[in-house]
Amino acid sequence: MPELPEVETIVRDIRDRLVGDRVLAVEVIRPDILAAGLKPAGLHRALRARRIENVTRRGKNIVLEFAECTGAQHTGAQHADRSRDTSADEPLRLLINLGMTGRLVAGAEHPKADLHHIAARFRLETAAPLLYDDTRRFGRFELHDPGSWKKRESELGIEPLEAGFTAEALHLLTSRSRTPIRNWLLDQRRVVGVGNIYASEALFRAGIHPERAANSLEEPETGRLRESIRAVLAEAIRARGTTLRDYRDGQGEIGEFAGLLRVYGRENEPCLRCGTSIERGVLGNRSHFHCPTCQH
DNA sequence: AACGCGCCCTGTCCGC
DNA sequence: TGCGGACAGGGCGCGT
Repeated sequence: MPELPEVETIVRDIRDRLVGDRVLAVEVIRPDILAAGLKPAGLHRALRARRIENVTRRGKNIVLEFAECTGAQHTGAQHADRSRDTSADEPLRLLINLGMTGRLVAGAEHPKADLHHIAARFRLETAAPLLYDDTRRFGRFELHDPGSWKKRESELGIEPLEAGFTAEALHLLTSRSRTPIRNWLLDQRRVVGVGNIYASEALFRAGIHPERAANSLEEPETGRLRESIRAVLAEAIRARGTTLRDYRDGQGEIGEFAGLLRVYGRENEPCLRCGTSIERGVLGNRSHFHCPTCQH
């Protein structure tokens, strides 16, 4: 569910209250949110006493950046582990992917969200705990040292709101694939951040049919698609994201973009541009929405 | 190699 | 009121 605008909203919400604070403890209540090989005790040991240097976003992922540990933080029993813990004096990153129903809520002394499925809790030195809630547990935590982060990051595609996402770059990328453009947009290895909602919305704005082969798009079309993606993502960020059901921002509040969606979820309702009934289709086992008159 | 599909999991809604 | 089926914003791993 959370696509780029939702993740960006959460990151902006929680950054100021987390940066500079220090982790006292990480409690993982539902270990199945941890990436393969990562265990609750290992995550706790790796992050305990670390200072949060920054909170950023890469695609649909939240990235908590931790400073390297200073020697003074490792005492007693921990000292015996240090020869095996090669990451102790390296910066670490915790990548959090929210899946469909993940929520990351900071300052939750008075949580406005109903957090009935808390999967992890970060106890902090100064701020109130950072809570991770995830009903379906499709979310994932990955712990990265600089080496594994470099590899992981390099496998993600272009950020659509950054300068490198030009019309030329998009046309070059789409020309190499014959998959339907809607499926193409969901693949995070090419362009990041666009999910099921904003794929339908961007294609409607660009006047492009979701089932068109990616490599059939002419340059004027990829140019329009590039503009449409950027516009819809920026507008959705301004509205603090789309809450259909589960999404909440970093304070546990809903986003307001649902009322501004033009095609997603509007099957059989009139196209806002021409009045034709919006159609629902299925690609890759997932719904998409389009206007049969406006999109070709 | 690229692509389509099933699956991970829980909750909600709809028709009968 | 109960029950089965469809569906939900994501992404991985599999087979072809």
